[in-house]
Amino acid sequence: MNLEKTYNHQDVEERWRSAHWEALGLFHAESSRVLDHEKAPYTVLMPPPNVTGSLTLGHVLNHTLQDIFIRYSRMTGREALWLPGTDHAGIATQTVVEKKLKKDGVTRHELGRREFLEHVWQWRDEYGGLILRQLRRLGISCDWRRNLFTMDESASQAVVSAFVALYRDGLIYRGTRIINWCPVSQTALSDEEVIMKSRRDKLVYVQYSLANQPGKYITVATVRPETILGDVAIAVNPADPRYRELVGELAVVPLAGRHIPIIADEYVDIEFGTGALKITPAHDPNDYEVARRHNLQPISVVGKDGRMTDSFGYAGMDRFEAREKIIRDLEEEGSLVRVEEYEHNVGYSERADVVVEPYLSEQWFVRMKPLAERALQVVNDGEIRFHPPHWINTYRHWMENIQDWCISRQLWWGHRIPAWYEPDGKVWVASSYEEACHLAGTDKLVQEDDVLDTWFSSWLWPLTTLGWTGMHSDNDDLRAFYPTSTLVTGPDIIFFWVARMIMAGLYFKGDVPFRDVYFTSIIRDMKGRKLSKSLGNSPDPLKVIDTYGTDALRFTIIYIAPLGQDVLFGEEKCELGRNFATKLWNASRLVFMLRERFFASGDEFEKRYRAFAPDDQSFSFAEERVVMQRYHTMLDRYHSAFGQFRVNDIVKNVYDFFWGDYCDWYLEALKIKLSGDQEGEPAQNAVCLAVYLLEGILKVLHPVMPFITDEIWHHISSCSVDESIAVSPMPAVDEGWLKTDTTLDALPQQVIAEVRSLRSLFTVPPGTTAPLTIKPATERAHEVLLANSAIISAMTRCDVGIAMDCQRPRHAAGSLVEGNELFIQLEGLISFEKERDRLLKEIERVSSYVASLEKKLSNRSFVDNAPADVVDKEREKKCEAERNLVKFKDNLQVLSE
RNA sequence: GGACGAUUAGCUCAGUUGGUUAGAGCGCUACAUUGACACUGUAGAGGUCAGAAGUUCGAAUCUUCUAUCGUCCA
Repeated sequence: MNLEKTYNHQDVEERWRSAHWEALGLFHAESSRVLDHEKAPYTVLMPPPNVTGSLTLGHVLNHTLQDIFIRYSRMTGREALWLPGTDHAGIATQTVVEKKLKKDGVTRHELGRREFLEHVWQWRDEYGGLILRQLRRLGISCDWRRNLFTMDESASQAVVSAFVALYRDGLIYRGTRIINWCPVSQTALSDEEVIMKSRRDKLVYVQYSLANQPGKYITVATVRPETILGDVAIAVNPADPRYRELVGELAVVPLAGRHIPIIADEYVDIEFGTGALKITPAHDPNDYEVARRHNLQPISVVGKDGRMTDSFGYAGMDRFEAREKIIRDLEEEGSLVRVEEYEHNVGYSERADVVVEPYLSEQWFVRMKPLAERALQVVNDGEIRFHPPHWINTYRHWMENIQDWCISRQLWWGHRIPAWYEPDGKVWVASSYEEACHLAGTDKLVQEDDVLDTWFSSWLWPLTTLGWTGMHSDNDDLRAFYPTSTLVTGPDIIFFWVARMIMAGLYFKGDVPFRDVYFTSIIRDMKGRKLSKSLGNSPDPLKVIDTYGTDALRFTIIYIAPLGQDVLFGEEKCELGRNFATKLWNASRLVFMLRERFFASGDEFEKRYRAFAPDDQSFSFAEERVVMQRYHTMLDRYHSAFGQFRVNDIVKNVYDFFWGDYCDWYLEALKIKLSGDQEGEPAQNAVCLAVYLLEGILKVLHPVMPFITDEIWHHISSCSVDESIAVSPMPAVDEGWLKTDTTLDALPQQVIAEVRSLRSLFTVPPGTTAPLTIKPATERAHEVLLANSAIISAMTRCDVGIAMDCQRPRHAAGSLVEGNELFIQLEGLISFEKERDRLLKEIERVSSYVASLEKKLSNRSFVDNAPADVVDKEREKKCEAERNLVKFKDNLQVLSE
């Protein structure tokens, strides 16, 4: 049975879609096969996409990579487990639902916490599955039975248990700190959720008069004049001679009139601005530290919503409006010295994209230093490997300068912090209200309003996906599949997620969470810009899939995404993958056609194919040995590319072999070999080899192109739709073939290429059959060329004559291949002048090559210093070039006679 | 300002421990259309490997500096 005439990706992908594979349970992993049958496990954790998300090209790349690793492992005999799930995305989800409610004219505060959360869950049930449905279209092979949501009961238990354990260990504390506040989402953020962006602002120079020295001033420079109202001091560097006298004096805050001390602190940069720094501890983390050292009380002048809260008449104004107004007022008051344009970096909220406000408030923190030590060590020691390794630097730098992690969020959607307060404010951390009451000895407790940072559940992901619910949980899945094997993720969340998972794995489980981390490329558009919704430059992957096919998209994105480099993606690049899929389809059709021709029935073929093993006995032409050798070379590179995480090498290597060797040479030669009246066992063996190689190609391609390979594979033998190439064994390398020298077998190829080149050079019409004379260089070359003369003849459209002792014909174009001489006789077609010019040029080229080699070889220090085999190689090159030179000169001689 | 990465054919990129007469895909040029495939085949043009200096018998590859671009951190 053969394939349809044309390849239709929609039909094929519909036939083998995820639902079909899932129903077969092919992607289910069982701990028993690891624990009881000692099958090696291979686990991949899916970075949980946001429930609010929809499919992007980043997902396509990331999930295709994971699928490739998983499918490869499954086919190389491991118990492959891919754990899927989604993330509750606290701020994003809450914002989405609030917006939806706003349309209905309701705010969350009107609804109250409980009812609002019901709405969120409802929204989740309705829309939260979109991203997973879209991911399924990629044909990914995860174990969907284990799908987990970070807000699921088991994951929530784990979060509480982890929080309580850390608290009791002294690693979680509550404290008043300057944190990053998002005035739009109205919540605290961690340092990692703040994006630094360059911004043009005004650097305002303001003079403060000295309280006890009328007419004297001290001038400071600030980009945030609205915070002047909250100033508690002016600081100068103790080493700055300009201000030494002034330390200890009092300055008058403009507009506010308050008297504040001038203090000396090392923190102040002498070079910046005027060298005098205003200290506003409520609105700057560094100022806060300075104030603490000098025992100064912060004064807050900006509120949670980004509006002023001062008592000098600006209250209620937006902080940016107040800034402009204050500059005008300062000018009026005569305190404004000058204003400069100033470009600097300002923190923006990752989600809401507004300038974050450093805000003094009471929050919950994780003490990171103790956790960071071991987490850094396991990466330094290579217990966890990064690919590409240069990300270690980034990781190390962060770990060595780590700050405590602000984990409380003033949101409703998320895991509520398991802390309860007594009326007097005394706090109790416990796994439940009952436990807290028991500890407190009272039931008059109120739970903390804040929820935890979403990443506080994500950092437990390697544990929770395997059923971990708390400190003492233990089960077969954890025993079989933890630590996981390979994590595929973007370098942008190395701090958010990767680093914290390592900490959590070590702290809660006593072992690393994974062995290898593969950092994906960043996808950009063809102009090198990041893909973004606002730029409108991010193609919809589902549209690309409809146009080109999932296999084509997967193939293309892997082909163009090298390890550790950004990728420029344009939809039209998918032509590469589509063309490749079509070629695979057509080549398979040819092979199946040949099979139909030489086997009476499918049964007859299968009987022979099952017993078929490629060996010297079964080969009938040189190209078969060449293709076998290259096939195993391809397999060797293929397997080692997996070992080294050189993913695009995997695909390039198979592409080159399939198109360049299998199709262009081997199948072309096979067609000729099997044309005419070939029949019987040799022909059947030849067909079997073609199928054998095709099956190998399908298998190595399967991890990348799951749909088309399963479709074609089902045409190889009569298997049911319940079987799949996905669980067939991957072909292994035969070392013997790697060592086999097939130079002689490849001689016909080289001759054909050279003859074609000559024909083209002399513009011999394609329809014309030309007489070709070959004078072999050796007896063995003679044998090979003679045995394959029919193939040479057909592929060059020449009448071939081969003889050791043949005459150098006149009126011929001559050339050389590995010392074998070729002559195309074409009286009238080949211009004498043209051939003479060509030969002269060739002679000149080879002469100068010989000269350069001669120079190299006559250099004593080269011969003395270079390794012997390199010198030998150069000598050999020179000898061959010289031999060639002689033959070209002979040709010229004959031509001139 | 610091760390890391990039700079090779018109475009996008390979080039694994220094031993090349520097490769591929796309694009371009010419030719080919009756049995797998024009989403194709065959042949071809196209590069002083960003610049400078150095190490070496030998540098796209190693070192230093410079320039341009990018990412992360201040």
